[in-house]
Amino acid sequence: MKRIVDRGLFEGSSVDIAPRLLNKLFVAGDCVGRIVEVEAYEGQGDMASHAYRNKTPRNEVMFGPPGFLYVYFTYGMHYCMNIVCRPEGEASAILIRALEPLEGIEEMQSRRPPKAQGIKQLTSGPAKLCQALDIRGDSNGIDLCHKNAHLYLADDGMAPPKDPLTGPRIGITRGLEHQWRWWLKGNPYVSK
DNA sequence: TGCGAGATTACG
DNA sequence: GTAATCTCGCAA
Repeated sequence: MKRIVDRGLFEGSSVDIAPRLLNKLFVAGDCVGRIVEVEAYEGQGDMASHAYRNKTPRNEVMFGPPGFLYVYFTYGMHYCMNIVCRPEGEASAILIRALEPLEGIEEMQSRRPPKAQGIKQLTSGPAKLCQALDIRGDSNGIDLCHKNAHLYLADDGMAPPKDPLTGPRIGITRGLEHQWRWWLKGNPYVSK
């Protein structure tokens, strides 16, 4: 049985919340994946964050209320998705880097390239999982804590891991001093 | 007003 | 190793 996640979970810092998102479920229509890898991004003070400098059309959802989806377009080609944390006016978000596919696997495969149909190639990266779940710019700013929404976060009772692995975030050149990436030990679906 | 870098991926 | 080619910050 799945319960939608309460908005209260996201009212604090992404750094505190990110490891607790592991093992939660991300639901996109008929597709469901378990969160197995996340990264935390703060606002002012985090040089790697999109919200480090100014509010822009791209990052404005990060400054909004918690529990909403922040989707950005990058490298002229890919979408990545985050969950907004902290109260309105404070920027903070958690990047979903990898999911373990649970339901709707054929639908995910239909959106991935013909040569990337393997179960481990569907959602083992932040842009891969957005493509598999058909998350694009029109999903930016959606409320993930709203009942009956097409996109939402759910809890099926599996607790967060007691011993998640942690390390520096991937693909950045600044902010590498922070160990703000967390993943499930030994899980075959993490991005690496 | 233009250019380089970027929370990436697939393919040669 | 490189192309795909959007957004933003900063230099000119």
